[in-house]
Amino acid sequence: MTEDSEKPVTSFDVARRAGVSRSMVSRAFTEGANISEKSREKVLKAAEELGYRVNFMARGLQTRQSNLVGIVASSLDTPFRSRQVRIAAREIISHGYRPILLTVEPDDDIEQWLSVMLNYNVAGVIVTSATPSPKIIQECRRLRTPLVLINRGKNQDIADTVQIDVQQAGELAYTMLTRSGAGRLAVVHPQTPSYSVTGRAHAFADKCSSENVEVKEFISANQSYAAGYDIGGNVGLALDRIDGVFCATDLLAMGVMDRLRADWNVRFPDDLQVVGCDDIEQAGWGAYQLSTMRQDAEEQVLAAVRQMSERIENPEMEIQHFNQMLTPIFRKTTLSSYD
Amino acid sequence: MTEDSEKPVTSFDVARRAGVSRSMVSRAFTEGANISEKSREKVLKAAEELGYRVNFMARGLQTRQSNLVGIVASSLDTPFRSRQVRIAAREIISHGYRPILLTVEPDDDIEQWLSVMLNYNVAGVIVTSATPSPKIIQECRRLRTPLVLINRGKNQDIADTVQIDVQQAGELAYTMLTRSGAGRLAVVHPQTPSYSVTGRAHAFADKCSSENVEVKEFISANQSYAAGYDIGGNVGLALDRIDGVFCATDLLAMGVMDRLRADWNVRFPDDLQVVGCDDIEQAGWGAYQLSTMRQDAEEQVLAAVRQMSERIENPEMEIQHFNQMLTPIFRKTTLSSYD
DNA sequence: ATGAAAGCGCTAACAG
DNA sequence: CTGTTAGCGCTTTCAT
Repeated sequence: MTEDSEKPVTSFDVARRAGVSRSMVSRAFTEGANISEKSREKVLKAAEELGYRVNFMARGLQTRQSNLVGIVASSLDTPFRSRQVRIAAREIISHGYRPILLTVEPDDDIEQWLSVMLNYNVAGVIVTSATPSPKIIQECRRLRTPLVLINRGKNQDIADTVQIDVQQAGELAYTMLTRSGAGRLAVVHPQTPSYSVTGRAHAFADKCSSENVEVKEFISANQSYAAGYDIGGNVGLALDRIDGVFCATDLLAMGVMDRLRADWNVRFPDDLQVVGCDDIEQAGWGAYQLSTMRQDAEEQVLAAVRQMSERIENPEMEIQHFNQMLTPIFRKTTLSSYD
Repeated sequence: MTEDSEKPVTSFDVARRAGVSRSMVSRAFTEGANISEKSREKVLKAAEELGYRVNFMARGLQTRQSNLVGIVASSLDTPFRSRQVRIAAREIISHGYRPILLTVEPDDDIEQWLSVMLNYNVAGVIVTSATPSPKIIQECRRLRTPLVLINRGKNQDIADTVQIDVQQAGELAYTMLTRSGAGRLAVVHPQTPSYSVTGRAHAFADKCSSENVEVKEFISANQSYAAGYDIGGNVGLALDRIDGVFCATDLLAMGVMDRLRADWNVRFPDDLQVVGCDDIEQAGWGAYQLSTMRQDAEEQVLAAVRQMSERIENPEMEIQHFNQMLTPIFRKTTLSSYD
């Protein structure tokens, strides 16, 4: 703190000042190292005076590990995603790692970025956006870098994963709608195939088929509010033939609702019941009060970080898959809750 | 790619395989190094075959710099903040750095985290949440680590900053409201002092005073939707004495609106005009159509990253302050726009 | 254009 | 409990 030297201060400087060896300096800054309390204090004092701080690059080089953990996420400014990332960052830190963030834009080459992360000797990577190619997944395995995929499906049995149970999701949506009296159903979901989003929509449609209830399908451009607003126009045209709609994301649901209110003066749930999915914060806002299915971001991220830690401890561990259940949230866009 | 050895492959292995020295391997992976095209290709080929990748820790140790840039952000799951972070991450990457993310929770000790970042020899830090203490700011300067503060005010002339012009913001809100016919004004803002948020509210109140128009003040618990919903109860009680309200954040505004609609059946803008601030995505949603003032996250972040880069290039550069202007966005919660 | 040699700052055996 | 001795994997003069 006091010095204002040009050269950065190293453990050597501290050692000299404290009158000990460099090893002692290292030990003083290492949890549970073999060092007497007296020496440690002496070192810490000298370090403080010199304004010393451990160089993590050097430490990492020696120990062969940075304690960096990569987070790969796209659409970071989407409510659900940003919540995931916030929780993930906090959780990663509380496990003693530092999150290094890779935000992926639609046209980005994940391979390349993921590859860069590996250069940093990351302790692990958590991916919650596009699915990396098998090639890069292999590369992670080769380097023994734990990789966990969130909501990318568990079909590929080569990485640990955490995902919602799309089957259960689809059936739950069906149940929520039918038990509150809806019988002429519809579903809106994006075109782009995605394990969790289109997956639950399809599961819903399948459930309808297996129960012999017809279901109208509306395909949106993507899973955003704007896309919901757009497709809402089509839903409006079919208003006389449906009384309940499942939207694959809350954002989509809110877009649909606003469009329907604006152009058809629809009242919810009287004119139409709607169920969303995710339970983002906005779903609870007064203007929507959307009935939905909660995808617990906290549970999901905790599971992912836990899987990662476990694999760090034991790289040979068998591949794990965590299946997450959604829970129904009844608000004001469905007529009644069931017990 | 082919090997499956236990030991990580190093530049030494590649060198041997390519029949050159380790220096050549290094050069092959360095932009614009002095190496013949032929040698480079030979090395690259050997590297590919071995599955070699440069160890950034070792490189960083040698060159004394990681190309990591820290982002310190709180309330990451707030719409405006997550947008900032997404843009910042993209921008940092496009400048050739990697973003390392520190999410700060209300009770966290920023000092400590910031301090950890310094251990990584970060090339720079961008802070967009709580203001670091002068002590840590000093520490950054001592270590010659560029630090730029977003929306923390420029009072402290010891770090580069980017912030909105609170004065202009307050006056703009006043103008938007009065020019569309509101004359009995109110402002809602959080208690916690914050440069940008409470700053603009105060500037608004000051402007009112200087124009001799009375202004009712409502203090919310924080700047969230929920806090807006709460304080909306108080606004409702004063409905007969106000016709225009400025909410210090869009979130607050939307909370207030929903409460007012729910409990007092208020119609906007007929019964009350409202202006928010930030222009988050939700402000444009059909249920709100909030008139607001846009705080351009992109412009803000680009400026911050630019300042950082410039300071990396030239550490002795004079301290810079970028003052951002807000632009009015007229939607449906004000009666008219002015030309 | 290339190779040899000397570290970057730290930790981890190994002795004592 | 402490000091000595070797590197970790890379870049970088400095010769050639």
